[in-house]
Order: sequence, then structure tokens, then C-alpha cells
Amino acid sequence: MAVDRKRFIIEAATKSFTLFGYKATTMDQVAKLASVGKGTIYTFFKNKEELFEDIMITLIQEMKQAAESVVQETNSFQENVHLALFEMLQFRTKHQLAVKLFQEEKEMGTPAVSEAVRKMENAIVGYITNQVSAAIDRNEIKQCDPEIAAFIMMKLYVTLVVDWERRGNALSKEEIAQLFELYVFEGLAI
Amino acid sequence: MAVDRKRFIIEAATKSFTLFGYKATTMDQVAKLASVGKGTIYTFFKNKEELFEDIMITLIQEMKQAAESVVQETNSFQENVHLALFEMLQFRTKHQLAVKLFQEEKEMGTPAVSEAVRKMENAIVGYITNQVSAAIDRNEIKQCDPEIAAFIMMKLYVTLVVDWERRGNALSKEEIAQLFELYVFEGLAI
DNA sequence: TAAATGACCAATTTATTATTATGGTCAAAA
DNA sequence: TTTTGACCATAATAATAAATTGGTCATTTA
Repeated sequence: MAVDRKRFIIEAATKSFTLFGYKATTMDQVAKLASVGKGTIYTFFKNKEELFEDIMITLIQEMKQAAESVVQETNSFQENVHLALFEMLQFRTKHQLAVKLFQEEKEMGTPAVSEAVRKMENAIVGYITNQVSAAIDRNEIKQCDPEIAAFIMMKLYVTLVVDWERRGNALSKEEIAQLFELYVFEGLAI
Repeated sequence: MAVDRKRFIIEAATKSFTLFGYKATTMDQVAKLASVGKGTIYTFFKNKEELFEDIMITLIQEMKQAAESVVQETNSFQENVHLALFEMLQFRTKHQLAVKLFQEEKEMGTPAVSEAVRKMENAIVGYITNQVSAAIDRNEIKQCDPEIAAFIMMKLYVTLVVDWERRGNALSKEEIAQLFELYVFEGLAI
């Protein structure tokens, strides 16, 4: 193969999804951007949705890597969970494609995009679930259902980072860490 | 005044909002249902939105009463918070007007309805905030920001009652109470 | 001759116009 | 003085026309 057409197509589609979103990205546009005939796209991908899913797999991998880059063996479980969750939620607001997709999901509810957002959420919960399971095995925390725990932790972070901000002034990273520790680890009981 | 026209209007509007939602309820319809000329409505209410707000105040009062009906002096704080939150979230899924409004908010995003839903949420948080403040004064729980605590508790309940159900099988009232106690009061720390 | 292409098509989306319905007013009636 | 419903400007909806788009496939290319 003289030129890596598949790579060109993926790069062009990523650019276009990032700039215009899923719905407003046309296959003609991707073909033009990739300097490729439209038919060529369909020799690599069954349809637009599959092309999008391929790109989403990469995005989710990047998000996982972002989490892994801040998690450290030597840290305590709660420190690592805090860092990982904060990093992944941050990723969703910093990575341009993720931002565009969340916007499109909220404003238009494009089905393929809703599914993609769901998969990102599952990736976060899945990653934290593993951390929780490991922490239980190491006897760092109480016995509990790891998936429910991970789900609650993620939702608590969204509550603290996103929902509370909507009600007034945002919480700092340190305040969030403190609240997380208070409610999930220490508890309100005296 | 021969007949209580205002009462008739409110009853007719409540029926219509419950049956058809805010958007699909017409002032002509309300007037007909109330056996009143359309102009009469505007002698009691400035416009459709104010009529709706009047009815919402009643709905929120009812929700508060539902919470108060299950809260008891002799109960512990966490028991009362559990009962109150469960009751109010239940109220939102049982009271027909509330159900209709949540549906309309989700499907159409009617601004007046979004505002109403926001007020219901504030009412719940406000009620729990008071409970938390009182519990701190009684030294039943640790010192903490009562509003953030109430907000987190409400969100945790929505997570457990609504969000987790969407991921698979629902949790029972007892499981929810246990999880609530584990995460908010006891904590995961060993 | 296998890979690449873009004109083409059915189906959907968007733009345009016509029609209806609705919130709110106010002169007349009760 | 209170109540009313015909009336109106505006907004929502329906109907129709025009443009766009995802996907195909016969033809071209290397």
C-alpha cells in the first residue's frame, strides 16, 4: 500500500467529529479531508457509526491512560481513586472531542452519541471497580459490592464537580477530595 | 361572591396539567373545565405561568407534608433522612402531576416546567438541610456544611433509586437504606 | 486484477409557505 | 363591579418543496 489510507480516514474523521460533532460530520467531508474517494471509507468501515465507534475506542483508551498516568502503587486507595476520578472527569472537559460529544448528547440526543457517552461512563466505572476490588483484597477498605461502590463514587464526583457548580460557586480540587473522604471513607457518624 | 371561581379555576387547571402537561393545557380548556369565561382567569392570575406556579406551590407543600408524615421525633437522624428522602422521591413517581411534569421536562424541556422541577429539587434539599442542621446541633453527626450534605444525600438517593435501576435490577428499600448508611454514615474505611 | 473512485439513488433533513391554534385583551353584558 | 367571549397578534403546526446525505456499485486506476 503506497499511502496509509485508513490512518488518513481516521485522522480526518476525528478532526471533523471534534469540530462539528457526529451528526454534522458528513462522509463526503471526511473523504475530502482525507484526500480519499468516499467509497474507500467503506472498504475499511461498514458505515459511519462503525467509523465513529473505532474512534471512540481510541478516546476511551486515552482516558484510561490519563487515569493510569496519575495512579501510583505507593498511594493509598482513596488517594488513587480521587486522582483517577478527578483526572477522568477532567479529561471529559478538556479533550475537545469528548467536550463536543457531551454537548451534542445534551443538545440533540443523537443516538450514536448517547451510546458513546454511555460507554465512556462504563469505562470509568469499570476502571474504578477494579481499583475497589483490589483494595478489598488488600484489606484497605470494608467488604462491599465493588461495582456499586465504583458507581456511587463516580456519581459523587459528578455531583461535586458538575452539579454543585451549577448551584453556585465551584469546589476546589482539595475541597472535593476532603468531601469525598468525609462521605465515602469516614462517614458522618460520630 | 356566589361561587368560588378561583377554586374552580385552580382545580380545573390542576386536572388539565396532570392530564396533558403544561404546554398542552390551553387557557380555553381551563376556562371550559372551570365553567368560567376565559377573562375571569386573568382576574385571578396574571398569566398561564403564574397560574401554574400557584399550583406548583401546592404540589411542593404536599411533598413536604408527605415527608413530614413519615419523619418522627423518636427516630434517629439517619432513619429520618432515609424515610424523608425515600418518601419525597417516591412522591415524584406516584403523584400524577409530578410524573407528568418530569416527563414533559425530559421530553420537551418546556422552560416553565424546568423551573418547576428545579424548585421541587430545591424544596427537597431545603427540607433535608434543616434536618442536617438540627442533627449537628444535637451532636448526632459530625460538623459539616448542612447544604452540601443535604445535596449529596439527595443525589446519592437519586443515584441509588433511579440511576442504578437503569443499569440493571433495582435495589429494594432496605438495600438502599443499608447502602445509604454504609456510604454516608459509616464510611468504607476499616 | 484488486483497490480506489465518484456519479448516482433512496431516504432523510432542512427550508419555505400556508394554516391553525393559543395566550392575552378589552368593550360590552350581566 | 365583576364576568364574559369575540377578537387579535403571535406562535405553533402542518404541508409542501428543495437540498443534503449515507451508502452503493459500475467503472477506472495503478
